[in-house]
Amino acid sequence: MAAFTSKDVARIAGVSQSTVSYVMTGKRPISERTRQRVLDAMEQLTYEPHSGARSLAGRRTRVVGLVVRFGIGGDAFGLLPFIETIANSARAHDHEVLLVTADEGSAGLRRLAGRALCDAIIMMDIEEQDDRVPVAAALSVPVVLIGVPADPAGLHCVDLDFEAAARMAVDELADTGHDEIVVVGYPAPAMERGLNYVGRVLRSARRQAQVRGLPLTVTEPVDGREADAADQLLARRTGGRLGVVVPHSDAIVPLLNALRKRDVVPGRDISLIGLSSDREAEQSDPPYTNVSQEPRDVSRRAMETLFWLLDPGSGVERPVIDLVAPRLTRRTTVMPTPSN
Amino acid sequence: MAAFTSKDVARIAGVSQSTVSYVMTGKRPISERTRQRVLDAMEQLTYEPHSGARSLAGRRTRVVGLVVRFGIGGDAFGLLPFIETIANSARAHDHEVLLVTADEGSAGLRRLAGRALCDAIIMMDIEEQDDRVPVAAALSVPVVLIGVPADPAGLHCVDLDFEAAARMAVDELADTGHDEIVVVGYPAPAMERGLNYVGRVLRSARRQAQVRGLPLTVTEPVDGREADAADQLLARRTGGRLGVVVPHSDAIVPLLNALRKRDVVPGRDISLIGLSSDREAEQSDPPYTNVSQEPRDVSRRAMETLFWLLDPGSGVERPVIDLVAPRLTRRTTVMPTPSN
DNA sequence: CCGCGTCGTCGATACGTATCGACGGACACA
DNA sequence: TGTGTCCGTCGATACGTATCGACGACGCGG
Repeated sequence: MAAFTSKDVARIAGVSQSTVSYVMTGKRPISERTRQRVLDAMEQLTYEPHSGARSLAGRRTRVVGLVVRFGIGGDAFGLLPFIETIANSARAHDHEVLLVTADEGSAGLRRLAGRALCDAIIMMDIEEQDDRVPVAAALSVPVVLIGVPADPAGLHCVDLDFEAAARMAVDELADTGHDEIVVVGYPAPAMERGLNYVGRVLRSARRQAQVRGLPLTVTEPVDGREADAADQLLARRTGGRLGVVVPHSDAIVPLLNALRKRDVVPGRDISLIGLSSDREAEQSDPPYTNVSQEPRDVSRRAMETLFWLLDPGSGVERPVIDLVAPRLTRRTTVMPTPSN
Repeated sequence: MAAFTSKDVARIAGVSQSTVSYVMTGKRPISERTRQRVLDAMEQLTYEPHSGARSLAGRRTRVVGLVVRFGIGGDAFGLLPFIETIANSARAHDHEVLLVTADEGSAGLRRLAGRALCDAIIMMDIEEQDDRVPVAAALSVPVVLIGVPADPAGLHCVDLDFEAAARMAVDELADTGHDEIVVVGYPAPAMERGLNYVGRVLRSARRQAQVRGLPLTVTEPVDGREADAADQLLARRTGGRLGVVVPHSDAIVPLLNALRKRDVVPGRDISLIGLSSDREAEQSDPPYTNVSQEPRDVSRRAMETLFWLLDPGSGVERPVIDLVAPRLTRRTTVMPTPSN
């Protein structure tokens, strides 16, 4: 455990230190015999290269900076799959993940780049107008955004295609003969902070409802007062076929519970489509029809883009705005088209 | 943005590079006049020290390694407050947080130490018999465990006092005149993996029930089949006063819902005490009586211990096993003592 | 007026790796 | 057999900071 250096490896293998280095990087041809001797020596010493020295000499840290927001507002819950996927992907490329919380604002970004703490940054929870975006764009390291701000300033963005998701939900309700649509608003903090997808969902839903000739209203957010929300919905249901879209996944299950408590059966008396991961939709009681929002897809693509930026030679060019297509899965909570 | 070095700062301030270094570390006296000139120069260049060079020359990275488990099993949900607290604490000490997922096993630990990626490690989700613990104990960097394994191998541990928590829950039910106690089991993955607190809770509850002369049984885990679990509980309720302890916070709300669906009112027909954060207990419907499991307290103490290990001079000595005392908060779900 | 200790600063060096230029040998071709 | 090319390896240097030894200036006591 006494911390060996590449010089130690070199000595044991009977070669020079630079040869050891070239074995590791593969940047110059090395004979198979020598290569093997070096690898054996590394094994024997359980050698690990000193990351600081590496970053100093090689100008690359093999670290990815991850900027996330922990405070409530975004679905704090849905954060974990993102982080997990990012961590795994980084690992697969022999990179580490450095965590920076978003409440440091752009100071965190400057630290990451200025101190040469990482080679690239991935930033989540982007707001529609986000102070950090211009700062990020001016950094000396590549930055990938998860989310699409109003002005990406040339940065690569990856996100679910929220516009398409809203459109699909509206279409599904229109296709199944509903005559009114209600979209449940996002929680107040998300609205205020102008989280980028809030606007995108609401605008797109409104537009598509207009296209389909359906009246659409957006309610107050639920925010834990599911009972009121349910009552509001029911008051609205004046005999017609009412379809509800719940874009904020945390609100779906409470709302279903509140409806059940009022003996309103989703799929019979009212229709509900949620925006959530498929897993949540399946495991709910009842399982609800959803438009998928798969964090893993999004973050996987983001990491692909990030590593492509770090090594543009590899793989095909990546789109600057990369939207993951959502998928609608029908379960039990949408009323079937009347047969009349 | 062109990445300045301490030499640039030195030149502008009209001093030598070493003087700049001493201004930063404070390890030698510097006249106020010089100090100010150096600080001004830093400001002017927006200088940030190169972390790699720092780690190479100074043998300290100012990075804390955080080993967490993402896969299901532990309350994946409760993870965020831990991570957030740890990140904030690190930041307060001008340290970064490097994320390592636990499924790398002890290889991740060896990397952290071998590559000199961090100065200290904090490891979560400790199992009762955990392969990583002996490895961690042999590392050249200090390690703090969140959780208490069967054999800590000399490592510092911080955790909620699960034994006390279980005892408090049992005592509360005993004090309010219940005549039978049921503990809902942990989910199968947690049981199998031997998560350290599983055993501690169950053993302690059993012991205390014996002390109080109450029959206690542990049921199958809920695991998403809340309906069955609820039925099991009700079948058991043969006229007596039944108290239920739910140690796994994810199971509490589903169970409450299942009970409600069966028109069983917690606090009137049956009693329920959960192990969870106060926030979850308050916001539930109905708010349930709980024994607090505050992640923030635990991780804050863990970080205090960690920084103390990094600089033993500072602050008072820390206990090797540091258990955070739980607190019972009475809400609506425990039947009051019969007045007879 | 001299010797001594302290304060503040400088110069030089070490840290461990990546990379550049150089060099000797093998090989192909004429 | 001579010449040129490519392959495989070595030595030396740079990367940016921390730290150690030295050294001049200064104050103080004798």
